[in-house]
Amino acid sequence: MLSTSSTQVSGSTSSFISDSVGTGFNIVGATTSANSLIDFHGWKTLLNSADLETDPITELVRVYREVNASAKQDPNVLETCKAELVKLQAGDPENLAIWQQCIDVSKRGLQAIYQKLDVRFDHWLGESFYNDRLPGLVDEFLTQGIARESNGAICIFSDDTGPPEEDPFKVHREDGWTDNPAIIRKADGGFLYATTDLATLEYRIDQWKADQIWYVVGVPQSLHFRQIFDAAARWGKQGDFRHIAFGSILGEDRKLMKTRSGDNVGLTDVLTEAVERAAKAIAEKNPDLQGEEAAEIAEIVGIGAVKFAELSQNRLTDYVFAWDRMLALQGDTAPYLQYSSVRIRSIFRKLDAPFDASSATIVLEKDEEIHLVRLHLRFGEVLPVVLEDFRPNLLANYLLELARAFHSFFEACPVLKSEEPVRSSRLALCELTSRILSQGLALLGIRCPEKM
RNA sequence: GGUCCCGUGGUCCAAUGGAUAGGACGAUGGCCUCCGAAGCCGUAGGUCCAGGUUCGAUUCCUGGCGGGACCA
Repeated sequence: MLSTSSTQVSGSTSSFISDSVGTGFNIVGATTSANSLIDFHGWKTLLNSADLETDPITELVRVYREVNASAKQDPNVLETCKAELVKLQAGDPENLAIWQQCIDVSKRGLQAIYQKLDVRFDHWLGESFYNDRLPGLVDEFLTQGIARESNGAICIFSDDTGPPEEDPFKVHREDGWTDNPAIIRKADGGFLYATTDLATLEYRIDQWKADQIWYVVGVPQSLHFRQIFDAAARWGKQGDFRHIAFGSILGEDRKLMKTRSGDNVGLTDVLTEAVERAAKAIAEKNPDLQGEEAAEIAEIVGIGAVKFAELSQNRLTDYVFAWDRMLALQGDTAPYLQYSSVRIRSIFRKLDAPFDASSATIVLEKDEEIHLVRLHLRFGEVLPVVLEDFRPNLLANYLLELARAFHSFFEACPVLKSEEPVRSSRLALCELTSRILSQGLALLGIRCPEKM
């Protein structure tokens, strides 16, 4: 699901977990950082080139925050920032060069993280890809009468075709419904996310012939997307556009973790820590595993744990970030599922002849066996529901139930020591469980080790 | 001010309108001469409040109260 839900990084599109963990490791975040960097006088002295080499994202975020803080204190800095941004969007060569450098640096950092997460993209088009299109797009909206000028800015207003309560371009004030336009060009000539997102949408429809476009972006952007989809429809762009929103990761104070300020936790740190903890657990529980094999398993287990923690919960629920919750290796976790699968594979390693599950006669005697088989049958029911509503947590919950049923079965029902035909029947149940577990985990982007 | 999201044991989360509201963490009592104890089997503990729709509501509707977000 990870790989199909987001095929492009651009506009406001990001992948699961991204914004919220707060490294700003999508192209949008990266460009935003770049803008601020350009805007700040002497930005080069702020950047530590050694850190930029080893941990580019962290270093860019650090400077980004510093610039933000000073812009907040000094209105002159803020004004300079805005002016420099306009220059950039107008194609100023010096700003373009600086900005390109920032993009290269952050892209390297992003690719490292995505590689670690085993997330791949067919296309990687940054916000800037659409820059040339923005002026023409605004003109088109003006001539088609979808947008008009207001106080120097070019805005999309409501077309008054629906009830105001459902109109994203209306807002209710004390004296009644009033306008809530989407600005596509500011009075100073600058373009906004709305402009870029409309250009992106157009590109996807015209160039890629997209009939479905899904945006996996946080809940706070929901109004923005309602406006974009509405504007696109008026613009004559047809398609199934969806905002697949996700909840926010909160800090200890229950406030949103923001890239711009505050002590947030970087995803890189989370992943590193997860792999370390997994490695430690392997060293304790299975010292036979050594060297490269142990390292690879630690990677599969640790990263699996983080992904599962994120995907096993309702997409829309906000939650407070906690290390122990993200990195747990016991309880309702990916390692629990992986462990079930590992126990099954361990059984099959003990067989001296290949086993053909399809020719086995199924004999169900004990309650644990019946319960397990009932859960096998539910796999086919769960998947369509998961896809229908984009709710990976339902699959995660199902897999946990299955694994629990398997462990109970495994404790209560000896497999290898049973007489035929029960032995073959139980082997078949093991085989089936293993296949569902690894397939289910694969759908969540999580791998299954042979041993752990 | 308006709009959107959320409110479930001590904590964190589940539950296409359907059976006795599931699970994890934590607490607590057991289980490794027996296919891997990252596991299994027990115990205690829960739907914010008030109405409504329904044979049936954690779920849908209305109004409160509480938390968060967005637009202004």
